[in-house]
Amino acid sequence: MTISTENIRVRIAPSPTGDPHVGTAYIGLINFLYARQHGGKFVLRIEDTDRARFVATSEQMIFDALRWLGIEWDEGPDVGGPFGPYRQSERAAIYREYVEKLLANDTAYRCFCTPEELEAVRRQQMAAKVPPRYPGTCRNLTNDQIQLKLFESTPCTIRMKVPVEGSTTFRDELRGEITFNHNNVDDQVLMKSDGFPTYHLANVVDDHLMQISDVIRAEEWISSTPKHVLLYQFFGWDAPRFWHMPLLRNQDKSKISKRKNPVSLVYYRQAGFLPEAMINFLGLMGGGMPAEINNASEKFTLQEMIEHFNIRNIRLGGPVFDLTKLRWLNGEYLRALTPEAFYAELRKSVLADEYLSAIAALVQTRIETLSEFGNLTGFFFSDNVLPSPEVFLPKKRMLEETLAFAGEQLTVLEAAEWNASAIEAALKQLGEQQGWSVKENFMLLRTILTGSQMSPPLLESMMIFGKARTLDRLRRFIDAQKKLAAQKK
RNA sequence: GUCCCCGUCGUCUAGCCCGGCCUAGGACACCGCCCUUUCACGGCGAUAACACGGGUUCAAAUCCCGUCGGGGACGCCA
Repeated sequence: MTISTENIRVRIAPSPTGDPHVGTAYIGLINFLYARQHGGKFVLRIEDTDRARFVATSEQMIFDALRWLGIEWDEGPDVGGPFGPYRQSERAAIYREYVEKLLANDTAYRCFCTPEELEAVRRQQMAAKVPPRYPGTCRNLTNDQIQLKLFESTPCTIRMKVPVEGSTTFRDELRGEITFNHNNVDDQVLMKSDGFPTYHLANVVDDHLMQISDVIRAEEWISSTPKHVLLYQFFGWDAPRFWHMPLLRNQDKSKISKRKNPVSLVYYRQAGFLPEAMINFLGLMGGGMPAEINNASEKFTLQEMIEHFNIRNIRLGGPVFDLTKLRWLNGEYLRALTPEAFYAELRKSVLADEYLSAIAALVQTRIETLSEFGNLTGFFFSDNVLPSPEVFLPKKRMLEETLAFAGEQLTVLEAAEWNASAIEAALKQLGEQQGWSVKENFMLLRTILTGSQMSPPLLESMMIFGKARTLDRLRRFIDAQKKLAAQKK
């Protein structure tokens, strides 16, 4: 590759909005490999500009998950570096400074339209089957009009001024040239009315300031790339190279999502996947390993990937994230362990002291001999429990409404903060809304999670079992029941 | 709807860029057999794909065009 002599700098830019995502790990892996192969730097930047979706615990989970996989960054919020700060919320002044330049440039303008107005227009356009687009209301306000609005303290956003005529062409390193006509590029909001930048502005400014040479990101960004390229032009900067990786997919080929797949790295870790297996599996997605290795076993380490992986050989078709194959791979890695190492892995996860002692506390008053320990706690140790309808179906309920309610429980639990009182309150509220008694409500959840109507206290059990595994179990229960119902029809 | 991207076994892929070695290779899953007191593991085997149609060429999975199919984007989310 001809670029090896340059100063290669790449980055990933996850948003701390929840659990760390397998997609982040995938893109992180590719960036990491690329940096290592070219003697470059790999930067981790936290894009926390969306206050509404911000989750305080998320950032640390992202760090932990990436390190668990062996993906190490050279610069980032926790390790520092010469181009910090690496958290966008700490860079607010920088974005303000640069957006001023665009305003002065006449390549951006203030927009006083309200979210409600914009939403109404969008709906109209959708209904008329016209591409939804900003109507340009504020694009040509006079200076007086703007001063008046500002004087009145009308909240405003700042939008980029996309040229009316012409088109923007950029090069995708894997696909070649891609052209977008400007009438298909909307006047993107660059700065929100709360003063925070949007992704597009912050991303371009930071990538430039952090001297990023190659932007390696997911395919979903292709359609906003012309906006980014235009921004580089507005600023008078050189754009980096762009590489858009294929999107990981659900079984049905749609973009991978938590509704159809476990996507949380926390889940995979807690469910007992080894990082070596996970990273190997991610390396299989999209290919890129040479035939002699791929055809031999498909098994390789992170180090082997650094040595042999070639980003230019990535296949562009979106790979289905196939749990079955991941599980097989994980089994391979498990079997390859020495008995001692295997036992050590067990002690680190499902037989960890903290886990066992927490469970023990729940059953102490409920058993009469120690050997009964397993009777009440089996569900903590099995990968899944699938109760039959006799067990989970409340007496006066139909299967369909019960599954629908379980789906509601799932939604509530997804959104819930993971502590017993918050969960209890949220579930009770749901029950009241839907006309489910507390007893029906909690018994349903109990049977789904434990497989039995008799179990240790539900909420405490859920705390120990963990959010990721709880949600997964609920999801799998609903899926399995739906599949069964469909078979009967 | 509009724009953009993509298209090799059910799934992940090798081959594609640089046409012939492709009778399209490997892996997972599925099926069968062997091993085995059970279940796994392991071994062996079978089924299974170049989306379709046109070109270019002596020759196309590989290059070009079209059709169809799939996906993504269209937010004061990232």
